[in-house]
Amino acid sequence: MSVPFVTEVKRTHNCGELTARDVGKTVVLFGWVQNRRDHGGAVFIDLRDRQGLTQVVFEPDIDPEAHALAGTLRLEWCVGVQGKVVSRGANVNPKMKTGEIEVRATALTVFNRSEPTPFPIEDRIETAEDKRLTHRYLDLRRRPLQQSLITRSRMNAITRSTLVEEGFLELETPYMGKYTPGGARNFLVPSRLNPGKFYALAESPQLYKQLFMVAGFDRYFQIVKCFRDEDLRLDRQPEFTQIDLEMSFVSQDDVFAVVERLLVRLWREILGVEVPTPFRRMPFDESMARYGNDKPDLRFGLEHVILTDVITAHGGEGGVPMLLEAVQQGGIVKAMVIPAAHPLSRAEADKLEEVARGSGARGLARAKVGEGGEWTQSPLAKSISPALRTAINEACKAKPGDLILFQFGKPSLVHTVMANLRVHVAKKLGLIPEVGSGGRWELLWVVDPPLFEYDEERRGWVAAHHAFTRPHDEDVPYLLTDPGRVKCYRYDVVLNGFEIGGGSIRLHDPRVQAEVFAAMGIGEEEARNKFGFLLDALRYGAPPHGGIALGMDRLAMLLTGAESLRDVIPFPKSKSGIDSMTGAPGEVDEQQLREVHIRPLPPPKS
RNA sequence: GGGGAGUUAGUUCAGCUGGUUAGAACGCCGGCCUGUCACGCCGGAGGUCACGGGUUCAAGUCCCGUACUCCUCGCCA
Repeated sequence: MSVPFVTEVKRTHNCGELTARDVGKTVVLFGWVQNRRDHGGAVFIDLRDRQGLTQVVFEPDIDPEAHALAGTLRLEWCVGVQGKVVSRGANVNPKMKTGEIEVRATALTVFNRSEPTPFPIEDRIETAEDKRLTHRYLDLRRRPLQQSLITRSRMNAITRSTLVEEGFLELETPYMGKYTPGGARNFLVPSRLNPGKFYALAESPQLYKQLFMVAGFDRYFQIVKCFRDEDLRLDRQPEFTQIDLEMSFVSQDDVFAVVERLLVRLWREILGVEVPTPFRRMPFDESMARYGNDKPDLRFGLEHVILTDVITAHGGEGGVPMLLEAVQQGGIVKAMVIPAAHPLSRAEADKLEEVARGSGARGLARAKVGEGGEWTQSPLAKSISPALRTAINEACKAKPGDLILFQFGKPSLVHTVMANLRVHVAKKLGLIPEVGSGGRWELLWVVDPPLFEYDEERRGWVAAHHAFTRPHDEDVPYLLTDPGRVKCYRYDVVLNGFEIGGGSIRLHDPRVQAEVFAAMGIGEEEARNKFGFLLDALRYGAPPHGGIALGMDRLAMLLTGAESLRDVIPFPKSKSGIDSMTGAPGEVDEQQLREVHIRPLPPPKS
């Protein structure tokens, strides 16, 4: 007798919900065969759906037909089962949520067989990621990935309800727009209808959301895909998702308050963790000085010390020529102390030099502090004067047994190398885990960065972020006279060393805007050419406004404890931007290219 | 674009200073088994050693190149 599954006999329960309370019920479950244990007589099947696992038992004296069919089942077959919930009695499996019961099957149907899978569908597998990505639909059957995507779905729901409650409107913006220079490299889309012209895929909805403010929408948000044609990383994909928002008539503090309420709610509802507000705030300069970057991980110390002034003060006599030279050429000197309480072996300390070189350093000077403050294991030990040595020890608050690491030269390189060393050492010493939060959530705002940075190649000042960031009012007089000292209302929200969002208060005053362009050497014509529509818009009563974009993928990665962004994106690209499942990016035929007026250049090299 | 690591069965790996027929576990196939839940027992199949070239009497092993994957610096306002 065949049971008309699906058409008439519907699923009554999922595979994660049956307990002792349900004993006696007749149920219908649909799912996949996770495991089978065939005793010849009783056949046990673990049936899986996205909610969980339920043991189904087939016995010859209950239904011979179902039992016979059950003997043919294989892993990952998709099946339907009808049966009665019975207690497992003495055979309860405490490891399973549904372990108190099993379903004694009276009917079984095979919806679809499965070929042997290329890798096991289990929680913990060690299969190489590219093999998993090739069969992503199977990888996504695995519970950790299902859980991550389910969490992500909840994050979307919480974000929407929070922001709607805060009075935000969810408005959409185009993906295909006009190329605007600066910032990330854009993906280009050729226009069939307009020969020789291209759309650029939006690297963010930045300009559009400002136009929403000009239009008077007041509070806008969007959970939106963004596209950037840059090299990929563990925490970077060419297409990624932002929680993008913009507000009118707000100060920086108002933006912070909304974002903090959103993040607090995400942490509360996803993890049951209360994160304290308001978040810490740290000026950009302080973050660079103490941590070497603008996204410090505050779960541990190992702070940097800037020794540039100490070196200068001792320049005349007894200084170390190498250090003094670096300073005189405009470089800086930084140190970091590894406390005696966390000793590194000589070999481990040697390894640090490799780490430093890997970050671009030419080397890594170090000094082990002795009982009398003297230095050993150090190339500097011979040439340094006792006075300078003492001064450095004091500046670093170094005690006997501590190991001091030094880096000197070009500021950006020194910061980068020391920042990488700081994180590396923290992991090595077990101050933070290799992956994950360790249950600690250090959130902060990094504020007041410089508006411009000096571009050595172009020998000029360029916008450190984007050209529409509002400078601090008191710095406006220096826009043209001393651009380097102008700070701005730009902010990043940082969590455990990850930048999870960034934004700014925008420049809505066309007169100041003109000065900013002038400081960057951008003439009126060039500005009109590049940003004409936005400049126009700002002339029609643009409100003061500002906003932020949060990296949804990074948030999801941190909230789920995933090792990689790829684990919270259903269909990610590999390191080189390839989707090994679909084969994208792929070739297209000549006819298609002709239609969009494109002729490929021959590939470079031999 | 620079640097580093890697690629051996469906999967994870072993394979020494180059040497006969490249192994293990899991998975797969066949058989047995009525309380398993990492079920168990018996038997079996399964390999272009990533690809191309070179050195050698002889290459999974040594050398060069290519592809792909991962990590990292640059890059990502």
